[in-house]
Formats: sequence, structure tokens, C-alpha cells
Amino acid sequence: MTRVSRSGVARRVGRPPGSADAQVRESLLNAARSLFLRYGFRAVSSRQVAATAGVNPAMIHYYFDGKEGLYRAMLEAAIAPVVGRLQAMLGEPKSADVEGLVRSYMQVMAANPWIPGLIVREVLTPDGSFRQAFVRDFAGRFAPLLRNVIGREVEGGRLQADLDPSLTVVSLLGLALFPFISLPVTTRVLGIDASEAGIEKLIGHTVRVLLHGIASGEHGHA
Amino acid sequence: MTRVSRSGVARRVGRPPGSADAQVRESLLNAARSLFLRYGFRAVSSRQVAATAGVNPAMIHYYFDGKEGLYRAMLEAAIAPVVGRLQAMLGEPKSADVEGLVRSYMQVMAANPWIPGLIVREVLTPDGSFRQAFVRDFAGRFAPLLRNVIGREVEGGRLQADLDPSLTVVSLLGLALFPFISLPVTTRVLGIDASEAGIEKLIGHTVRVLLHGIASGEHGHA
DNA sequence: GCCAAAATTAATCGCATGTTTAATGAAGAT
DNA sequence: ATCTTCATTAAACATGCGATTAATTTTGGC
Repeated sequence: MTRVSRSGVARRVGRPPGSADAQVRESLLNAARSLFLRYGFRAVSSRQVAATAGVNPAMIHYYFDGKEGLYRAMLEAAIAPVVGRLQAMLGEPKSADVEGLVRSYMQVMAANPWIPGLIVREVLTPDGSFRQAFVRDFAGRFAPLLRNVIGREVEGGRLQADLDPSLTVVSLLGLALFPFISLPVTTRVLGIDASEAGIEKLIGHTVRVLLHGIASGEHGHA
Repeated sequence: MTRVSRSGVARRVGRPPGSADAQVRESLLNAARSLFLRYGFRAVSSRQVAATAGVNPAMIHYYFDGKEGLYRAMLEAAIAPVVGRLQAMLGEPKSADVEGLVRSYMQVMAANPWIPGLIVREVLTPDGSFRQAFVRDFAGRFAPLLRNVIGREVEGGRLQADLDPSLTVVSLLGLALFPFISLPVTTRVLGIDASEAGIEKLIGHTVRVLLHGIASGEHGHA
């Protein structure tokens, strides 16, 4: 006996007719992407994701074995292309000059505004259960690559000879990443322009500061 | 009738004898400080704080009108001295050179390791209900002060003439703050030394990068 | 046509949270 | 001495969470 027989709106219990495609699974992944990446894993409930996807909360367990499985599945799909691009950037032996690297890195952040938020929540905040994996698979893989690039540039004479490569990676990340993770704040308290043109100026400014500093004198370095 | 009459350990119901001092209140504030500052507001439960303080959870509501009130009370006491010091740093007209400023700022972060975590959780993460107040009272007050200092240095000819003051504040914060908020990660993936000596080297390195950049060539700036 | 497998729903389970209540007993004022 | 106020406890309340279950319906192979 159908619960709401006079209205075709409410779905009946049981397997729905037709549609052999994995539509519910896709809806869940889409809803998970838009909600988890915007608000974070903790802040979004299973019921919210299910409601946004327009499906029953139990489907999360059915398809993904729970909230955490859904998050993982969605994340892997979302970060794969970004990881690929970053890895290509750092892997190519040519075009590995620091300026090009920083420009590409910052353009990736600008083109994927959810990444800085993800980094703040899942890498820099010691809360989540994903932090360990994130640090291992992300930072643990790219930071040494970056340090290698710096080391090569120092040995090639294109960077100052007595730079500590590890500390330089930290400075580079601070200069290139911090502007994006702080953007929601700096737009308000400093009037930073988050438009495409503004970001372009930010990138140019950052590259200049990183390469030549901000002092005006002829002090020379080291 | 006392519940546990044969053991003096369990506290009886009712107002305890003696002790007119606000000892329960203090215990709660202490427990709140050590837990909230280490793990964040969301991650710590009222019951946890009460258990750590060795008091009944209802006392949180009695003295502070709830978890949020306790957090606020504890925070105000904790950040007051830091805010005072930062304000003094940025207010004094003398000694406002950029190098001294960055050194002092980074020393404050090194001496109060809970501040970077607090910034990540309450300022850079758009979750909590405190974010708005934090941005207004913290970033909103210090960022313009910092920009003023930069502007004065530019006009005084001690910094490059065509620097954008707002973008320069972002770079400065990225260089000076990011190393601390990323310390738990960089110690693991880059082997950054978090000891006092290591931090001293980090500060020197950062000042040098900020003032003179990392390029080796004689390109000159601007 | 039958029957196992797949897909979906409503309902609920167990648990943790922040909060509130009612009872209780000491302190302090009159 | 009495009465109000203060400080405290144990218990429970309401809510929201992730997860699970049982029922139900369709599909697809035989």
C-alpha cells in the first residue's frame, strides 16, 4: 500500500523502476563535494548531504559505508587532477625556475579556491582523522620535491648560496600560500582585491618580494 | 542522607563548608585554558572541561552561563597580555623599523605557541561563531596598524617606493606567521627545528628573505 | 513464472552533546 | 533561631548525530 498514492511526488518504498544508471551515487558525490569542500567534514552532517542530494540518509551507508567513506571517495576524485598538475610542475626538470614555479602554484590556488580552505581545515588543524593521511600523501610528498628544486637552484648559482633549503621552502609557502588561506580575512581588513586582476597583481608582488625582498637600500645580501 | 558516607572522597550534595574563595570558578578557567587553547572550542566538550577541573558540569552554566561564556571569559584573560604587547609594538613611533617589528612578532608567536593554533581555528577557519568578533577585534585592528608602519617606511625611503602597502602586509604576515601555523607539519615533512635555536635561525632567515629576497643575481629591484 | 539479488524507504537504535531541574546543605543576615 | 541566599550534586531532558534494521519493491537470470 503506497503511503501517498494520490500524489506522484513522494517516492514509494522499494527498488525504483527503470534507471539502471548510478544516479543516487552521483548525486551523493556531488552534494558531498559542494558541502564538504565548502564547510569541512565535521561541520556537515550525513543528513545534510543526503537532503542536498535528495536521497535517503541510509544510502550513504549503502554506497559508501558511511560518512567517512563518502568523504574519501569524493576527495579522491576532487584532488586527483590538482595533484597531477602539481606533480607535473615539480617533476619536469625544465622550467623549474622558482619564479615559474611560484606563479603556477599560485595560479592553481586561485583557480581552485576550495584548496586553501581544505589545507587550513585538514592539514593545519590538528583535529580531523584525515590529517595524518593528508600530511603523509600531500605535504610529505611535495615539500621534499620543492626542497630539491630549491637545492638545485642554489647549486646552480641562481639563488643565494647560503640559503637553508628547508627554511626557504617554508618562506616560499608562506609567501605563496598564506595570501590564499587568509583571503577571506584580508579582503575585509585590508581590502585585498580577490578579483582575477587583483590576484594577478598579488602574484607579481609576491614573486618580486620573494626574489628581491622589500628593502630599498643597496645593502646587498650575505 | 549522604550517598557515600563511609568514604570522605565523594562530595556531598549542597553547599560545601568553609572556603569562601572562588575556587571552582578558577578551576574551570584553568581547565578551559589548557583544553580549549590546545584542541579548540568545538573539539572539547563541556563535560571534558568539567572533568578536568574536577567539578560538576552544571557549574559551567552556573558561573559562565554555558560553554560559550566560559570560552569567552577564558579567552579574554588569555589574550589580553598578548594584545597589549602587540599594540605597544605597533603603537610606538620609534623602533618601528620593519626588521624589529618582524623579529618581535615572531618572538611573540614562539613564546606563545597556542596563538598560531588559535589563529588557524578561529580566524582562518570560517566555522566558529567567534570568527566574526576575532576578525573585527584582532585582524581588523592590527592589520591597518601594520599597513601604516609599512606606508611610513615606504615614504621614508627605507622600503622600495612602489610597494603596495596592503599586499606587503600580506607578504609580511605570510613570511612571519605561516612558519608557526605550519610548524606541526613542517617539523615532520621538512625536519624544521622547533627548538629555541631553530626558531632563532628561522627568524634570521625570514628577516633576510623579507628584506633582500632570495635571488643571487645583481638584478636590482623595480 | 519463479526467486535471489539489488535498491530504496521509514523507523529507530545508541550515543554524545549542551543544558536544565530539583533536591540539598552550608553561609550569612536579621 | 529563623529564613533567605548561595553553592553544589545527581539526574534527566532535548537535540542531533552516524549507523543500522526491517520492510518493500523492482530487476534480471534461470
